[in-house]
Amino acid sequence: MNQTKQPPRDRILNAAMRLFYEQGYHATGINQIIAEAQVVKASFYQHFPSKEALGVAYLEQICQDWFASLRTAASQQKDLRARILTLFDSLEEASEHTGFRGCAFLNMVSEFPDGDTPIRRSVTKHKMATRAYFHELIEALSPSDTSPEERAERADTIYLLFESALVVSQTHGESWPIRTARNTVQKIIS
Amino acid sequence: MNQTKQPPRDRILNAAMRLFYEQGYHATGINQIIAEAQVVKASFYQHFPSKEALGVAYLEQICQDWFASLRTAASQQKDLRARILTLFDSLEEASEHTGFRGCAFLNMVSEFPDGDTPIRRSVTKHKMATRAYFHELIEALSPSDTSPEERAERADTIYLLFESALVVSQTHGESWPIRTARNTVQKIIS
Amino acid sequence: MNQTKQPPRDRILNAAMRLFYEQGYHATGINQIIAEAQVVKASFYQHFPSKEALGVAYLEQICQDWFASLRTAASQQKDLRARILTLFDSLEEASEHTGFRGCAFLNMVSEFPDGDTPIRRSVTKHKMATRAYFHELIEALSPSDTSPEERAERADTIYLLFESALVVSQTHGESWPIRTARNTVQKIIS
Amino acid sequence: MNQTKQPPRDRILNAAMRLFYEQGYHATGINQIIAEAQVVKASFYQHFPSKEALGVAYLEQICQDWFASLRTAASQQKDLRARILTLFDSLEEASEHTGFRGCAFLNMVSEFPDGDTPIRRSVTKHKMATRAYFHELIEALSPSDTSPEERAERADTIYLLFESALVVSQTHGESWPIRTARNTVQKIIS
DNA sequence: CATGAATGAGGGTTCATTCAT
DNA sequence: GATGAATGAACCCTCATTCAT
Repeated sequence: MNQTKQPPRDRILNAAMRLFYEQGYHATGINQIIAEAQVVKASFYQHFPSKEALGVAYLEQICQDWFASLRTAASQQKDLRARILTLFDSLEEASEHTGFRGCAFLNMVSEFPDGDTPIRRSVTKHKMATRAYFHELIEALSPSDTSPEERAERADTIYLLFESALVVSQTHGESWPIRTARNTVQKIIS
Repeated sequence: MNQTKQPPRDRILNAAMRLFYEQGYHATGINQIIAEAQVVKASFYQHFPSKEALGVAYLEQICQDWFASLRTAASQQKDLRARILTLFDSLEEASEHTGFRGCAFLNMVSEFPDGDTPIRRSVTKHKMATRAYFHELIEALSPSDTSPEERAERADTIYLLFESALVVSQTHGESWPIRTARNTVQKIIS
Repeated sequence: MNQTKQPPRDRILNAAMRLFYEQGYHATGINQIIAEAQVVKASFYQHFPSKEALGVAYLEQICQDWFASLRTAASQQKDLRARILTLFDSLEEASEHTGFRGCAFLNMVSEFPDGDTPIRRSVTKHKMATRAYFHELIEALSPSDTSPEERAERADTIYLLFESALVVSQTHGESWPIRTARNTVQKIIS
Repeated sequence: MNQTKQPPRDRILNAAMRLFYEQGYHATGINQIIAEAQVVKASFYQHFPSKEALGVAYLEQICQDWFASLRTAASQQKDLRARILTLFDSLEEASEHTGFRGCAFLNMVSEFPDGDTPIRRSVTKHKMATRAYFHELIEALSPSDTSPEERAERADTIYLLFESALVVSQTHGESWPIRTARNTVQKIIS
């Protein structure tokens, strides 16, 4: 009986991590979240002022986890080119798990038309950081004779290919888009 | 006062075209659709058996319009390379209109996790046709010494870049992704 | 079993007439109203767009009933002075019934601080009409040598005494305020 | 930075004084009160056993303040007639401030139908004291040839006019009812 | 004595769909 | 075949209060 539960806020956020990602934001009701988290409704609102706030926390958590895993990978893989390609490999692995639903941030964009909401601002922040990450890497591994404009365009192309790998693999439910994107990126950076 | 209205089914579908695209599927209620279409509730269910069926009709309509516009463009532009690039130009123009919300099909994917539903099947059909369109064009303009595998990968890369142009411009609310994708495509096909 | 029910809208409004008056607006929930009216919740919102709208309808109904009873009384009592005093007699009789809760409109004012809401506008309209009614009567029965200002002030004083009869009898749960007000009014108009 | 706060109980009561009066009792939640008072929830229930008890304290405080101001006015104004009329002048001034909401006690009556509750008993006590105050004054300034019954009725009429000045000015959001009531009272006592 | 978490009930509102007529 | 009423479930959120610490 020594069942050590997580604190309520964590239980709520964990439930949201799963349900928002797997079902979508609008398709997931507060009732389902609190049932899964084993929390009563008014307790939920003690930890999150609104469903929207939970949505933001959900995105922030994913963002943190993502960049944390990037840092971990960076410490293990010093070669910058390999570091980029590894992203696609990890994505391919993830895409093969049941429950793969593409990018949590892009899915939110589809559900929130208005760009000036907390959730959309959270998405924009994350995507700008992701884009910046590619820019940093490309900046570091570009030969010195390439112009800044060239480097920027090259980085953005890789960013675009990464996003499309996410979206198209989700759409088709197949993993070839990830490999195709990876191949093109490999040509660009080699 | 002889106001000639469209038939009810068209009014419903037209309302759905606007509302589903601009607000999203789950965020749009039947009530809002029938209010906009000036149709009474039970009259709606006479033309569409369910909201989901209307969602499918909405996608089918967009799909038809899209390929019709492709045929029109094809009749006006014989150069295959230009035909591809024009797609990006049209997208850039569309992205500058208020109400631009990216790709109606990809947005649906974000709202429907399960790949085995009528709506998702409609999306898959459309995206496979779009992909096939790029394959046709690339097939036609590739030099004879390129292998089928090369051609397929090249076509898929263009398809990926087109999808990312849609998604990333929607996410950032900016049009540079479309131009960047276009530039990369231009290099690939020239 | 031949129970002929009223139409749903009437059942809802009748339930509201009783509950809003006896319990107050905020203390009465939609759930209680629909339970009493034997209507399911979504049916309620088919007839009234909101609880507030029902509140307005409730006030309008009372207003109509009130002025209808005034017209009836007018047709039966030609003497203008008696017509005024009868108002107090009717009020006294009403105050002796269990469930007497004073003036439905004044009670709403206490629950709605903001004067610029549909409910408060409905109250204002009713009270202005009531005040005008006293002005009409006083105008008609004043001797020709009284100035307009005198007549207006006299009418307003009677209006004030009528309102206080309502409020003070409600507050104390006794009927002496109505008789005292009546006596004062009698002196004024004789 | 040595900000000397009031003790918690005072902060709670002060917040209630403002919020109950401006918004009404039912429309004001405990959460808003403790937020405004900067007090934690359980700390609230340490000073007041229930919301209702706070409501009673709120009324008692207003009652005390009111009679304290009456005593102050009495020490400054020896003329009894002027003392009565000053009440209307003060009311008129108060009615011109934003946030004027009529009489806190009468507003509570509208929200509490049942006359046999702590809050309603507090109201009754206050109103009986107010009525008694008018009786005292009229008793003192009436000529010796007026009967007790006459004096009582005159005092009650003034009481009624004072209450209606409160209520009707609140209802209409205008100050003419106060002046009209004052004029009538002036005639009665001169 | 002070604190944040937890409670169960209820707030008003909307959902997609169906049924009489 | 067109209409308004009716349905049950679910929506997100807040209520006043209490408990363990």
